[in-house]
Amino acid sequence: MQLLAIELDVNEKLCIRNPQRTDLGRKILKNSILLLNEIGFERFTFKKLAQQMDSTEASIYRYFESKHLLLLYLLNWYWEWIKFSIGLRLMNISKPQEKLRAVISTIVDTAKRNAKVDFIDEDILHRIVVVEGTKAYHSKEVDEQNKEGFFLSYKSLCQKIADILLEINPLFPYPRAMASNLLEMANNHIYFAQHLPRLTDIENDSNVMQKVEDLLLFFAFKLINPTGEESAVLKKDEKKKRMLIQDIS
Amino acid sequence: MQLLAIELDVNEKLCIRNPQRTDLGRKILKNSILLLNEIGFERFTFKKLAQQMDSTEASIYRYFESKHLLLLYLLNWYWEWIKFSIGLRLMNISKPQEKLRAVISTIVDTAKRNAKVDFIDEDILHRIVVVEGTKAYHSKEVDEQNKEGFFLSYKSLCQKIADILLEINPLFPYPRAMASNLLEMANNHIYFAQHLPRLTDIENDSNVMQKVEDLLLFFAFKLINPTGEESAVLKKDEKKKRMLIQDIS
DNA sequence: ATTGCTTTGATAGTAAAACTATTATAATTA
DNA sequence: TAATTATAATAGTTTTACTATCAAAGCAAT
Repeated sequence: MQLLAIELDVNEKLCIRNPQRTDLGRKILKNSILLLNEIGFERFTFKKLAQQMDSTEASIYRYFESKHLLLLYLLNWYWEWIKFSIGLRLMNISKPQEKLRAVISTIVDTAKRNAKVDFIDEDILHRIVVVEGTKAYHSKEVDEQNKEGFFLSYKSLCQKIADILLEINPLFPYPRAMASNLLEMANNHIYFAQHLPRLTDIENDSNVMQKVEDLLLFFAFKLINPTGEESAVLKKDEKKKRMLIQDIS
Repeated sequence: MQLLAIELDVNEKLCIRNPQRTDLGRKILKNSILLLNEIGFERFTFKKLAQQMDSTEASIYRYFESKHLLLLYLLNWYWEWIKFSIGLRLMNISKPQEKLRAVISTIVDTAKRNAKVDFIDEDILHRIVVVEGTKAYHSKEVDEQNKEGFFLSYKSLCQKIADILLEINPLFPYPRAMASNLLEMANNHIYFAQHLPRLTDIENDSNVMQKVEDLLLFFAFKLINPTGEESAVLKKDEKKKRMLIQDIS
């Protein structure tokens, strides 16, 4: 497990000045994660945050325009960090099926990720993503914010997963939908197991993460597997390719 | 298309007095749907609602404790209404596969449902469910509210779908997870198509609803289909059953 | 050492949101 | 007709979500 001093590339428009670069900024990030986890986004205010970290409301406003943008900043940091973690884990893997396994394991379970940043508690941030994640884009400002690039990290994470799905089955008709669905399901079923167990089959025991992983693996591999028709086309392609290679050589 | 005068059974604890039974109550429901759709949950206030419907803040507070509970009331009304619509459509269907088709078509597309209530615009309410639906249970109050039964309608809708999945394949290991996922996916991909198209494969053209329906059908039937192992067990069961019937007759 | 610049802290203030309370009046019901 | 209940009108409180101002601290260049 490596301890990182790196700075993740989060959209600059999300903040007034880069919080990763100053003491106060890092303090804001660290404490906002703790407080958000403790009281939830709705009850969270900059005043309470200032009290907890022994600073002032006005100082926090010098870093973030609003608590919504602060949440978006944290989510973007998280998505960038997941992309980074996935990148690390995929380096030694060539088989697309194994890549998919690694991705699923990474998006479900923080504990299995291999990098740590000192001023961010990734486990707690993960809990915030599970509870508050969808609030990022379910708002009237979504189109405007999307134009500003506030969801680029999430979309590129999604694209990364979709590409792996297409590696496994180039004819799969819904790669992006499945990728976003895997990401959403991971969060939803962790949450459901803990709060609304009748909406899932995952039991809320010690092994929730492993069970959600199993669920996603089951869904993913059952879906990505080519149908009879698709696999016929794939075999035909394979044949063509082999003939082409023969022609060349 | 029938016009209903029925009153749907929504948890009484969600409101201070039943809004379906008075003129003002129905006016609140009708106008809150219009205003929520127009400005979104975050910007929505009882003051604005009162202005729009030519009443007062205090009057609205006599029906609902807060805008959160009003939203929850509307969502519960919607879930109850979907259950009712599904019930109607399933009456003439006996084949479980056909039931699943009917369910998917009902949860995706309001236009295909067969009942209308005069003081509720179901199409607009559906849009609200798509945008604000997940906010119902992503809050710090979820456990408390769950104890009060505020999610019973959603859970029983989910259970209804899970039962059909088990009719198709009694050995399917994740009936509830798949049911809730179908419900969530329906909303998500309508939303993504409109606002975050890179998170889905559905194009935002005239036929979004039909395409989301196709997506769900693809996912559902590909997943529910027994694997080799499961189908062997099922065939064995079938054999036993036939022998049993023979024994009895 | 002094000047200037930036960051933070301390304080104050505003507008809107999220309620609560009171009283008068209109509509129902007994 | 009296009693009850629902609604409207008004006013007030507390909290949230900011903005503005100014002083102090720190540091960098002259």
